Amino acid sequence: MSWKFDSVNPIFKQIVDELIIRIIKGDYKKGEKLASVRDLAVEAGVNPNTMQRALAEIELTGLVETKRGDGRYITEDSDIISKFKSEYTNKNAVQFLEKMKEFGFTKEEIIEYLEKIDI
Amino acid sequence: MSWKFDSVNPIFKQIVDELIIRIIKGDYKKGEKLASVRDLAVEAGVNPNTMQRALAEIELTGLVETKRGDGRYITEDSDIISKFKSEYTNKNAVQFLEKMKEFGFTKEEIIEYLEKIDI
Amino acid sequence: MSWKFDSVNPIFKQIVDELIIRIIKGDYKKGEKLASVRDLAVEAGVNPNTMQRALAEIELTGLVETKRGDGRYITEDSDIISKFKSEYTNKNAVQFLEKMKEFGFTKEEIIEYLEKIDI
Amino acid sequence: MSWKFDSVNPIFKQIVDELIIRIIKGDYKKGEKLASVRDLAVEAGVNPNTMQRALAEIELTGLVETKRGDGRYITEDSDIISKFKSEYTNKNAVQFLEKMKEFGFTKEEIIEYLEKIDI
DNA sequence: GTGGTCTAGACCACT
DNA sequence: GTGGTCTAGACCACC
Repeated sequence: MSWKFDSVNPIFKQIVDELIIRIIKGDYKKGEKLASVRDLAVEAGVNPNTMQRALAEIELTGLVETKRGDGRYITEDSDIISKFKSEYTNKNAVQFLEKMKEFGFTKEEIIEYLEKIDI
Repeated sequence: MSWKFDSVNPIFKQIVDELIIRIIKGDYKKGEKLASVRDLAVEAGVNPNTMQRALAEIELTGLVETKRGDGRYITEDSDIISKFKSEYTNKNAVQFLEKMKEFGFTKEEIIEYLEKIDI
Repeated sequence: MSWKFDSVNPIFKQIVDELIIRIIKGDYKKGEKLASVRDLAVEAGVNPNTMQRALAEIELTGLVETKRGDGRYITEDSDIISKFKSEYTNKNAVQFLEKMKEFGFTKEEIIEYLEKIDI
Repeated sequence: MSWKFDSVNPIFKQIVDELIIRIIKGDYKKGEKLASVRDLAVEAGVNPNTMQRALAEIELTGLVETKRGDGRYITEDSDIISKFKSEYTNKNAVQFLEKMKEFGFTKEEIIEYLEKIDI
């Protein structure tokens, strides 16, 4: 897996977002053990401290759990994952709709617009 | 008009975005004269330097023009405004679609999802 | 004001706790501006990064707010402070009672015991 | 008996505390033989090394004694147990009072407060 | 000037 | 070996 970072957002935050997406998408299975901080840092090409901070941050979401002196694991609780997924997608959709409405589009126009996009 | 700023994004950038939206929505008419930097700063409750930077930034878009010794005016060129509007909305839409696809949704599912949202 | 740290708990956590107590006790008034990260770090005899982390942590409580490029301020919202105070004291009291009950004391015995302590 | 560990304090320390409480409460009778390190480790769901360390630690208190080639026993000396109990409770009470005083409560207020708590 | 982030390298406690 | 903390020093964006 590859890591690319833009230069406007904090790296540690980009790592958090990327990890969340990977978990939600199922790239990381529930209960799976993560690589060590040092290894992940090497893989992502960042300082171990930066990776450490990202991992500490994602811990707050409940998606990842730490076992002291052992390692980090994706949560076994699939409820948390699915809840997180629906929250995340819903937030995206609502934000998008609100932004577009602010520009004067109706929902019908927005949907019509999306259908035209070739992606 | 009221100004509210979140604490994660740069204030000057939030001002730029807000101004762009107001112009696109037509709150500020084309050719209209803007208030002075100082007055705008007071209205928004920010440091004049910050407002100054926001205005300098938005000038680069062409939506606002400076007449030396006179003041700042919304552009008369409605092409720029409409072009900007379509660019902005298209960027939003594509970004939204890409994000959702990353989560495994098809375009049909996304549209169906949007139709359910009551907004 | 003096800072003393024990060697078992993380320094940044001790700083957070100390700051919370100072705010709750009223040593720092609401709306008051805090010294800069660097100055506080010197005062506490720790690395600026450590102080930075402590301040970032306490921000999550809502007791302190950051104004970008300006500085940090104790919240104006006295509700947050008083709510935090009652939560904190209640947590302490309940934890204490539960611990003592686990040892077989009744509430009457605990209170009697406290009255004897000369403090 | 069940074992639950929080993730902030060292597991071995949580085990020590739990064992002390069980002895003081009388769950483990004086002179009683403890299960083997391995069995205790299985029961608590921890690594044998961790249980080993916890037992070595609690040995220092005198509450548990090792008979070489035989096993570990709760001390026969009830003085040690009761002395430990009073030390432990006193420490708790004093720490609690000091914390609350730091928040501006008088001893009378603290006691009044405790009486209101329904536990 | 302010806060925020990142790297580098060290040390510690826990399993 | 693991995660967690701390120091040191640099650089950046923002006000």
